[in-house]
Amino acid sequence: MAEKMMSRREAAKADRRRRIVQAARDLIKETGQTGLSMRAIAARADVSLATPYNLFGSKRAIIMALLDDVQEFEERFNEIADADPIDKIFAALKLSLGYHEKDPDFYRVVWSTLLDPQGSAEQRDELMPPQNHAFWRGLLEEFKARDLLDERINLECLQHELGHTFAAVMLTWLMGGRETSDLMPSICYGFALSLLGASTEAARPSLMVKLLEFQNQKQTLET
Amino acid sequence: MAEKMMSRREAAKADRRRRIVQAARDLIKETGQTGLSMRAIAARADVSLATPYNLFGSKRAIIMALLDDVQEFEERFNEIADADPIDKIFAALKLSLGYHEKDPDFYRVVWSTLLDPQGSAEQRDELMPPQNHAFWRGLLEEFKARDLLDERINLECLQHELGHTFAAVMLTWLMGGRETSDLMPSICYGFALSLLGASTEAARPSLMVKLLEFQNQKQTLET
DNA sequence: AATAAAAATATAACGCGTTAGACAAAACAT
DNA sequence: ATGTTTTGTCTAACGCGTTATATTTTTATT
Repeated sequence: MAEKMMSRREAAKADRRRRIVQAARDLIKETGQTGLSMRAIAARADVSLATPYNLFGSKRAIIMALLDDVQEFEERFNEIADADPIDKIFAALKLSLGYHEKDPDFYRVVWSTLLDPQGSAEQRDELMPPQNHAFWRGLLEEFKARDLLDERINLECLQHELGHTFAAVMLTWLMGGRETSDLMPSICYGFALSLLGASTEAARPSLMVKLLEFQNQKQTLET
Repeated sequence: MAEKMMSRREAAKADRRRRIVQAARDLIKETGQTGLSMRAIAARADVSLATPYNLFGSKRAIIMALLDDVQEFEERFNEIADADPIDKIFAALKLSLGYHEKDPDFYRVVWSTLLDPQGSAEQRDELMPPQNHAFWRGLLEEFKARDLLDERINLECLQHELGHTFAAVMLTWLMGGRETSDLMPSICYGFALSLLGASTEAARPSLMVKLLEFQNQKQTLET
């Protein structure tokens, strides 16, 4: 590792950083949102309450740091590599939301800090819809390249709109309005509807099939 | 008023309630979000810190109570009364967002408590997209009655999706990602796009015109 | 090796939303 | 009118995220 090149000071600092992040992750696993106080994190990491603030700046920043380890998303996705750009988009959603179903406690914490109205928007945009701007931009550009997108539609506006759907469904989930298993159909429904509005005749039938499929899933789940 | 029928106890209680709500409103006007602490509200209303909790239960509830006075929305809307259901929807949005542009501080406070991930979803749904479920449901049903909506689309799902757009744009606004003047085009764009996806051939041209119009507004504002 | 400078840590505190428990005042019963 | 019960308010405190200040530890200098 590169730690050999660090001074004793920096090495110790890096170790503390790691212990703090790990403490946060452990606490989430054990107690979920409720037990995750700065005092608990500091105690668990064997540092003083002030140390996390020196090393990260805020609780929010610690939770953002948790995400950096989990970013194997794109690699996984490239293994799937569907041909049809429409299928590709929904496959990406399914993959991303699969993580949420597997570890809902973790993502509850992440999204509730990310979507806190007091926070700032920039951090959120980097990680949304799910992983990052550039990745989803690529998917949409492929969509456009195959003439599936109405040429008058601005790509960036469309991408914003998809991000809105993603964020809003997450928010409803956090507020207890939706089960974890509802995330996938709800988000996919919104994506299908927006894409349907933005697409050419060519893409419409296939998208409408998807839309109705997800609409059914939503309705059967809500009863 | 009906206060004559109250016992002395209840009259005093009602008066305290009024003073607390008024104190909250004044503080927002003077200091915005920052000065609106429970201690400040209590001091201003000349009650103890515990009293607002007895009468309302939480800070959130006080802010919800603020909204009840401002619900002249539907009356105003009925004065407009457009013929075309599509125009009607966007007229309603414009009216609602006009309130926000006129008093952004107030609505910042309201929406940031309403959209707090820690809160519960029910309260929010009652007041969203803007005023209430039933009102928007009516607009959409009219949309459907004129055969502008694809018959396979479920009305409730569509309404949810429109609510998502509304909430997400508000959230971005709260987080500083958008100016107050961007609210209208951003939300209208999302509504147009979703409606476009859900509409029949008949409604599509007119919606597409609206969509492109709002898309232009968004782009000129963002630069 | 001793000391000055720099950097990171720990203690104690602030203001916040919220709540438990002591206290007072109105309503009712006799 | 007096005592009892019910109802509501107030003081004091809790735990939270965060920060100013004091203290210790590591680095650099002589």
